[in-house]
Amino acid sequence: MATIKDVARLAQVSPSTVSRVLANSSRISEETKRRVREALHQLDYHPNAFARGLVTNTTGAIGILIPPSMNEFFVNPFFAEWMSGVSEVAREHGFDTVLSTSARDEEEVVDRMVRGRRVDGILLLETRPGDRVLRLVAERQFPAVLLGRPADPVPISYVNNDNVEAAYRATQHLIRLGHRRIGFLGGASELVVTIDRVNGYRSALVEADIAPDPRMEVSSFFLEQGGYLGMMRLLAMPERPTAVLASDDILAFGGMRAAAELGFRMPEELAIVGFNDIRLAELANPSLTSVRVHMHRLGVRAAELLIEQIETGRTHTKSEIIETELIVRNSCGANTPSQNLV
Amino acid sequence: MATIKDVARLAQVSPSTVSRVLANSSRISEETKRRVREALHQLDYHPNAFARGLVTNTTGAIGILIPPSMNEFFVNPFFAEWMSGVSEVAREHGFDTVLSTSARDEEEVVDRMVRGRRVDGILLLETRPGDRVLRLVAERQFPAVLLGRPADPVPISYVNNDNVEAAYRATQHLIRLGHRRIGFLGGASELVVTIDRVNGYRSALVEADIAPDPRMEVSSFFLEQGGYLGMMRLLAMPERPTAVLASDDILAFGGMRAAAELGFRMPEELAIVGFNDIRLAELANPSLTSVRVHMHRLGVRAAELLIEQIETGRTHTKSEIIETELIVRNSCGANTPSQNLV
DNA sequence: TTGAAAGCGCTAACAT
DNA sequence: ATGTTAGCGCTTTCAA
Repeated sequence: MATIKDVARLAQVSPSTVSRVLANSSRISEETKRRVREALHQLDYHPNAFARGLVTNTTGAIGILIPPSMNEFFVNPFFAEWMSGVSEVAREHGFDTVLSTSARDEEEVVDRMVRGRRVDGILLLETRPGDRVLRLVAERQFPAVLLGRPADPVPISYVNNDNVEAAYRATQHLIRLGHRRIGFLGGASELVVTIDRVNGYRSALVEADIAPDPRMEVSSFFLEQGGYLGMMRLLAMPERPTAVLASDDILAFGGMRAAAELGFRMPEELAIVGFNDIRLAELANPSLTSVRVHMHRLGVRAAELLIEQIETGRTHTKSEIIETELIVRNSCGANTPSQNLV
Repeated sequence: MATIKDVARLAQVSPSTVSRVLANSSRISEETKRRVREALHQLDYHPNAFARGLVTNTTGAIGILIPPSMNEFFVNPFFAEWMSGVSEVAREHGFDTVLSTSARDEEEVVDRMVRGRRVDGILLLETRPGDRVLRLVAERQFPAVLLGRPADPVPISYVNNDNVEAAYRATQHLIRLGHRRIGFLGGASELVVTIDRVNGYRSALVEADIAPDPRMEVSSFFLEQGGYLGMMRLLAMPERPTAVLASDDILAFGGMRAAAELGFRMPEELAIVGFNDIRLAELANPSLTSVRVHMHRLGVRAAELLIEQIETGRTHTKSEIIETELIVRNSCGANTPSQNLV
């Protein structure tokens, strides 16, 4: 494998000249550049990323810390859409994307990536109150952007939805359709995103003089199967809900499968609203009313903020809220005026 | 940031001793190890990946070359399931996963990753006849595994499905249900996976004395929208198909949306069989009959083969076929004996 | 069992 | 405009 020395020898210049040509320095004559480039090409030279990184202390890569609950993430289309936004921006700026999965010890992984200089910055995917990884990253002043918002006052950049507001509006939508017994089908209850959404849900209830009922709030794992089980539990209640707000479309799908198996007609006997508006929401039966959170945009902005931090070396944090919108389809009953609610 | 020298100084040993402790060399006394480890911990030392890599020429990362048609991939659940298999194995073996997206010049990206020593090996996602990237990787003798099979006789390891056989069986299934006019809804026609599946489809037709009709084979882009458009085209034919084999579930979903919009009843007026059996196939309406290809397993095996290549330094190639199975649900009509076909 | 020293391939002062 | 030199942080002979 050709090194910079080989190229220098062939082009009859010094290694530093080659290095300058590589960086397209303006202080090198065109003639020399030509000769060096020819040698570069002839030897099929490719710079060694290690050697370069050792000197420059940059990697040209951004890391994504996949949480231990990773499989849920990977397989959830919402993650894929987010990733595709991240990846798009990374590519435009010439960055690679390094996925790092933490078996358990997330802090160890962060150190490995950050301090081990494997990436120039890091994207964090989920957080919960007391999150130690967040604190660690902030302490280290490592370039980082969180998807979501920090639960505690940690100085970190983030990109988030207005989750409280979004859940509030979605719940209100169901209330306006006449529902009084509304269930909440959420993912892991300690996650900030779940906390925010459940809070929005509750405040809409309270506003309508409906007392939030803890039994109406089930939290499960972020998978289709989780939605299935959660819905079974909700429907098993003596006074079962007539409508359910799911914190994720995949949960909603699982819930719909459960309801369909039990013979509930949707939306007439059970209205459902999901979250995230994945592409398949439109294809469900009935088509799923869902809160569009613009995952792709979240990915794009997160990556942009991160790369900006990396390239400018800025250390102060910056955050951004992406607005959401309720996409009304058939599963909520708004398009079924003939509904027959109690 | 503490270096190995700082640790050495604190522990009152030489840098090489520290290095040996890091590698857990057996020739270091327990007492020294203890002292060094203490210093390591006290300084919160983390090895610099560049410096180490420069010496060892290894990265502890595997690369995935995302094709230019990347967005299709990312957002397709089948890719996510595959990735989750890859990622699982990578984590177990302590490897990171580097995603590299090629704007256009895939060969350049391969060189950057492989020769630039950013990854220890590479996973290739799709291929077509005359694929130059494949040839390049094989020439370089770089550790690599292809998802699919090489179209040309290139010495490369791969993990594939029995696509010809699978499409043959799926088509035969439709023929046995009484269909004679069967359409094929595929992705990019130049991809090997499409070629294999269309061949299996044709041979089942031929076997049943049905002449393959090129107009019955539409190829489109690998997205829901592609399926939608392709199906519109098939249904617009004077003698439209009564059944369609789609080369991907997402295409099938798009096709089903088109058919539903036009008022076709499925499976009675139009039977559909998909490919890949993504999790949502079960949730479609009607639930989608699909060829299960075990994407997760493909990912696991691809990663295992690659890491084996990397760790053993073996250079000879190895390939593996993952069996498929037809999962019969409602969209093909096999569960609707009351169907009324011509 | 440990240390000294060389060198991986590159960049970046500093010199010229 | 180009060359010389030092050094990034680590591993690995070679010596002791």
